Amino acid sequence: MTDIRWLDETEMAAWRAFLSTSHLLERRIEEQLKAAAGLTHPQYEILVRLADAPGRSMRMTELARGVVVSKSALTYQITQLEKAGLVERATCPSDERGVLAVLTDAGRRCLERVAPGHLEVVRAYLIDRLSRAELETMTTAMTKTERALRT
Amino acid sequence: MTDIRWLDETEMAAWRAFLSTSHLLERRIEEQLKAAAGLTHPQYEILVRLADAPGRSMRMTELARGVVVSKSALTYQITQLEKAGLVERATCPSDERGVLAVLTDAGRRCLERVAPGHLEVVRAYLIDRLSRAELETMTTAMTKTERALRT
DNA sequence: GAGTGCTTGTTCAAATCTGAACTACTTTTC
DNA sequence: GAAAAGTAGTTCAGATTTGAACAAGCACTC
Repeated sequence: MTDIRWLDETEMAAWRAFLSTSHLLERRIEEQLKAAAGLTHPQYEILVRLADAPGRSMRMTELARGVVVSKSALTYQITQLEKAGLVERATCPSDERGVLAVLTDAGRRCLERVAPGHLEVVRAYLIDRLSRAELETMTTAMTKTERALRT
Repeated sequence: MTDIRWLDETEMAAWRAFLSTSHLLERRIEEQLKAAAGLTHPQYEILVRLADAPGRSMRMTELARGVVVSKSALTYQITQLEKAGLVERATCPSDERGVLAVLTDAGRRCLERVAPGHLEVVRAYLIDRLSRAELETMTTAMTKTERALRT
């Protein structure tokens, strides 16, 4: 057994701040999206990813990885978005098993309508409060962790 | 109407990295806690907060605010932890409406048993990958956002 | 080119989360 | 000190999440 490595004060402060802030921000974002468009945050992220993707479409698994939800959660959400007319399913030409989630025109318009208000929140609570240097440090820090977790 | 303020490349990179990383890390932590002790992350956080609190107890609302969950989610989780014998409810002496969540001895032992493995994950993916300067920048950055969101 | 093992996406049951409605108590106001 | 307004915690219904089990298609081996 190795020694227990507790967190010192600096480490604990960083971890606690990160944890609380990510949850608080998540809640605030959910609230804003729900009020503005009846969307959940995962749903919004799905629309964003699809809008950025070539052909406005992505494979289910790839999309799930991007949005960071389970495959079953994605299946559920795509079904919801399909009901709302914002996304469609198409069969993948190269792989018979595959399913493509495709952004509809209504989906694109919805995103264009919702994005500004969403970004206002992201700015108001996070981005606009940080200096350029802080933004860059955050990116490198987060990216290290992300890479480690994507393996 | 004000102009739409999109995020530039630096801002978007920071936001995307923060978002993905927080979700990925959350998932990894859930997985570890579930495997090691059958606890969810909110449950673990409840135990930590109670262990740090004077009298190893806290009011429900205060605890909900700390852990960043809704009051109803806390009610649910405290009930679960009570069934597991890790927490007890007590009536608040100063306020007849109030309920105190109190950490039991079993709860304290559980936390002592689980904490090292949990902290290993927090270290392995986040803390140990960051320099002292990065940790400090992250704390100040996150704290700004947290303060704004706690108002 | 049949067999074995992966990968894909869905379905399912169980757990959890949220906000709204509610009851009961406290605090403020006049 | 009664009435009004606010706060604490629970209950409830509905939405969402997850992992496990599954069916179907791909890909590699010999």
